Amino acid sequence: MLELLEDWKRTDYCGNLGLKDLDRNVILMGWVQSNRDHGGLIFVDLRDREGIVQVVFNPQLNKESHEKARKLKDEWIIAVKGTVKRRPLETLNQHIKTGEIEVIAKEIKLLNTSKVLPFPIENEIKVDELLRLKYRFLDLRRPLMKDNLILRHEIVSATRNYLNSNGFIEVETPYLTRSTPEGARDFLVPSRLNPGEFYALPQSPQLLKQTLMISGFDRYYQIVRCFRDEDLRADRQPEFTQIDLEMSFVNENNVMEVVEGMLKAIFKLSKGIDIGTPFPRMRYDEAMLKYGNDKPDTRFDLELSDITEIFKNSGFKVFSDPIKRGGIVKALNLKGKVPEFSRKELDDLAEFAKSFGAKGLAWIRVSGDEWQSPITKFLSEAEKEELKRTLKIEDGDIIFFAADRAYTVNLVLSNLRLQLGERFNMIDESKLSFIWVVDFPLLDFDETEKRYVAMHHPFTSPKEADLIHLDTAPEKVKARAYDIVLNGVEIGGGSIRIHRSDIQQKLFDKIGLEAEDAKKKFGFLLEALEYGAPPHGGIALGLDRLVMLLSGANSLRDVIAFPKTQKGICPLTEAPSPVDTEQLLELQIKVDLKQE
RNA sequence: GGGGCCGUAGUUCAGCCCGGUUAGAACGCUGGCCUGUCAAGCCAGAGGUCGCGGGUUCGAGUCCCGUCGGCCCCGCCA
Repeated sequence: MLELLEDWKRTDYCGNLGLKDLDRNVILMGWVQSNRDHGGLIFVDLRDREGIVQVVFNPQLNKESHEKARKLKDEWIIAVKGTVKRRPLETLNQHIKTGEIEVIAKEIKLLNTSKVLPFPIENEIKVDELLRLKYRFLDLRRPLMKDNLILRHEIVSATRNYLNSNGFIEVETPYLTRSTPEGARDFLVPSRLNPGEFYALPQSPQLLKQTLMISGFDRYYQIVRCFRDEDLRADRQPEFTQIDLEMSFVNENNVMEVVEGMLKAIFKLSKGIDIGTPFPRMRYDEAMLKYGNDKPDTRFDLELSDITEIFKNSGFKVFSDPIKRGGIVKALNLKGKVPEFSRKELDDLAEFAKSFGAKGLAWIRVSGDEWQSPITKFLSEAEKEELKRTLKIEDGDIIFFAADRAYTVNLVLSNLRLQLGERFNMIDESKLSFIWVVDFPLLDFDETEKRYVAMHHPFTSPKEADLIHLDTAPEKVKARAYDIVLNGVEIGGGSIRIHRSDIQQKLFDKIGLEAEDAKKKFGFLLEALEYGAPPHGGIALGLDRLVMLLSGANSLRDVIAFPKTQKGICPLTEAPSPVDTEQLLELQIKVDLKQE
């Protein structure tokens, strides 16, 4: 019963028809979204990429077509010849954009059938994600998913247009490259021609784009896949896409200006939104102090306060002991929420805090002059006065405290801040809060490895003025690095690079990378730096995260066509998979699985 | 490596605490009726390895242990 297209040629997309097409004879092709058989009239909603249109089959007009239409099921593929007509006034449908018209069918061809679907093709579905990914070809038929991918295309297109017209040259760099130390775990690819040796998939084209600057390309960009073999999160996939760019003869401001212009163009072209530039800047220290992380969500206040000074010599050991061990005490004042807060909720928040490593969550409820709290009795009058002044405590406030090592305090309170902001609807969802975070420390002391590691990456230029501290107080040296944050999500980061081999050597020294080792790992870059390397810098933006924010999706999986689950598998293709022994033999690889 | 939530018709869920006739609902599906529906309607019907394995018990969807998988998080992600 299936038919051939023969000489039928589509004239229009279903979703693009409107009053402008009245009385036109059209040929449409698409999927049956729904089939409403009234015994006499049959209404078929036909769907294609652009949308849905109602097709009407009338037995009095064409008995044979009507007979065929009766048999149609969801997601069958048909071609329809018909005429666009205005709908009777009382049957307009304002839920679809073609709702003012309908297509009166004359002929129909059944091009293909479909099995019954595992889930409906609708935006609002509650289906197990595994099932969606296994049937991704159906999941992507849902308008929401399709729109996300189209938005992604528009963002990429706007990015290319902007960079192309600003003198950037797109250059491809290899996916089969070499493993480098530092950073994330590499994905390895065995080399058949060099048994026992491996390529690594790039974590980013960092070294090669710097090399291109030394080659004199001056302005480079690439929309490029990057690979990192680390555990997955809602906002982390093992392969993801960067908008990667690099510029010669620039300082931080020049790079930021280009990125601001690019984001302006992206938001304008993809969503019609005018975003204000330049974006505000915040020093890393300030972000850590007030927000507890380096990606502050500045859509709402609820800032943290450091109250370590007040409890330095306190008798309250829960606060003073961590300080003696080098930790800190910080607090967050939730203004006027006492009436909305149950004891149960406080307990839940304590559990929430513990999940981030807190030992507990101290709180004070202020009602009138009374401070209801398990800790009040341990506080001296002077301490209470100081708290009142520092935290601007008033009737109805709830104060939360964390005392621990700085890392834990900031982790707990920054997450608590976000949790409370959400719980009390303090976040204006319509807001787009861009912010540059600047003045990052160059180095970070790694407690487990007992050495300094580059906070950004080891090619980041230190601030010239801070170089004198490099030997005496390395943690004081600031980097010429910058992160861009949108609504509390880090969407990109970059830096001005080191372009002098003597300084690069010094940095490698500092992070405990032996000269010989460095030469082996990055030799080509070190050598290139000795052949006239221009001052240069750049940035990489996370395309997937940007699309996620622009689309309102909650997971990267909703803006990537074929993503992976938390265990890193693709349920559609069933990758990864075992391979034939022959393949392994060719690669001279022996798999040694631990039996247990 | 660790913590939390979840797994029952095709789908989304209820049942699990407190073990006991034939495991329910909605949507979807099948058949029939129906000429203005668009979440079409009405009538009838089919559909279950209760994730998997083991244990306790006269008896397990329900209790216990293990395991697999999904989601969220910590660690990790320069």
